[in-house]
Amino acid sequence: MITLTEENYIKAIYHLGNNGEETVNTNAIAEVMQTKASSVTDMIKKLSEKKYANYKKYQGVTLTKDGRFVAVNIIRKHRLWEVFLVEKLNFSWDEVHEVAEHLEHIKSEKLINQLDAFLEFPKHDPHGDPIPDKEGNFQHIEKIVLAKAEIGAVYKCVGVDDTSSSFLKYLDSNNIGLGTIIKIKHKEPYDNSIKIELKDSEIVVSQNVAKNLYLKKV
Amino acid sequence: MITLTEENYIKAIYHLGNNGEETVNTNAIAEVMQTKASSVTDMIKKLSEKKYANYKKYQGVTLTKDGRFVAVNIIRKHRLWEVFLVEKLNFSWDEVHEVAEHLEHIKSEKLINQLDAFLEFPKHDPHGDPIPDKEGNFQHIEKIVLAKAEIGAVYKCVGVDDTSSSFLKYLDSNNIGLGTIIKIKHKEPYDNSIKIELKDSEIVVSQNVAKNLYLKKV
DNA sequence: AAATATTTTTAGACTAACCTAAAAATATTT
DNA sequence: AAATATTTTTAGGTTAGTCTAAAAATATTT
Repeated sequence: MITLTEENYIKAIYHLGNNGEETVNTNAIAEVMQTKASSVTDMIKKLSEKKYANYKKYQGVTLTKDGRFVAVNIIRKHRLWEVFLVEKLNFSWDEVHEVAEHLEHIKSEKLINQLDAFLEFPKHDPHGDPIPDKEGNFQHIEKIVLAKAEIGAVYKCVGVDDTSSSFLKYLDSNNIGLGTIIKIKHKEPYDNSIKIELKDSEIVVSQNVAKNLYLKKV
Repeated sequence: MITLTEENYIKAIYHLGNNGEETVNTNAIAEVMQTKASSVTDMIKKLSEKKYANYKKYQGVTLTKDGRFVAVNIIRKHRLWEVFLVEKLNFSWDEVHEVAEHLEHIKSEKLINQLDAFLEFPKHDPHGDPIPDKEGNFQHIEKIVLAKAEIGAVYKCVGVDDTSSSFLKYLDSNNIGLGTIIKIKHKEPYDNSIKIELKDSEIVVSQNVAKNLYLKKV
């Protein structure tokens, strides 16, 4: 059996290691887990014994295949619940994360697969992140940040980095959401603001915004 | 903060004490919690310190008002999730209990109230048990057990006592579910079996069945 | 390459929830 | 009411996950 705490460590290692690809160091885990490095060392040892992680003293940690599978499954559950909360229970996209952190640990194959079907097999969560399927596969869309978009090109909004309530509300008030099509009109070198064209308007967004909005070329 | 284990003990005390009304003894709790009496004593002391329970050594335990409120809230969550699982995710009524045991511990006011609204404020769970509202109030329907029904009278099935998978499957296979209308044809004194009339059939059910099916006069 | 700084690990201790075994209180039989 | 049985509590110990403080390894600066 895998405990709730173990699951959370595995998830943290997965995210910190760029989807389970890179080695993660102890202090980084301690920070996201809000705990002390010594506790992390203890847990890494346990995960290593249980074959979820590869660990060599002082050399950081990576996930095993089993560990990655656990991580991807938790992420699948987290993102499906987020879709449920937004689409069915009228949560706004900035309210879902905390509740989903708890729901993601409910262990029932049937529950999550039926939920997936009920939601009609969504491919992305409300923040634009991809949802792994039953087998743990998911397509990685190559998104770029608005700040690095090309002038003249047309893009679709596919996600955000900052999920703060204020940012998401700002986007809502400017009619920018997931799927919104925009065209890059002008980049102002002075303050790195960007003029973009929307369906029926043209707006200028600050550098801050440009750094936190993800796009995909269309 | 209240822990998951504390919540489960409170729920057990509530149910064992006939909805928080009667005194519950240590061994009974140990049995339903699948643990030892000494562990129960430890926990009761803790619940008592936290003002969820009234405890006097060797005299058993009752819930305080706070304790009852916690219990009713967990029951509200449990039953709402059961409705969700059956109505939206196509679980059958014998599959829901275990998953709901986990879902009932998710702590989010908004989640549960929105779920309630999404399900259109159901009054009963899939087994016919009443669902408390936000304030913890719920109406107690005066149900009787089939074994005590009057010959010739017409009833509606409103609940079950035994929620085992085998019993629920037996009912399904005989086309008996919540809301099914039945008429009492005959009571056999020899073995206490009962002949009942359904929509398009007449069947004889054993004493066992008669003791576990709840009815309401129509 | 030596000195210093940082990171990581070890050692020993804490809490929540559990256990076993024995003692104490209560209940039941004779 | 004395003897016996049952229930409940206490005492002391275990495990998972956490902590602090000190030691060890690694990395960085001079």
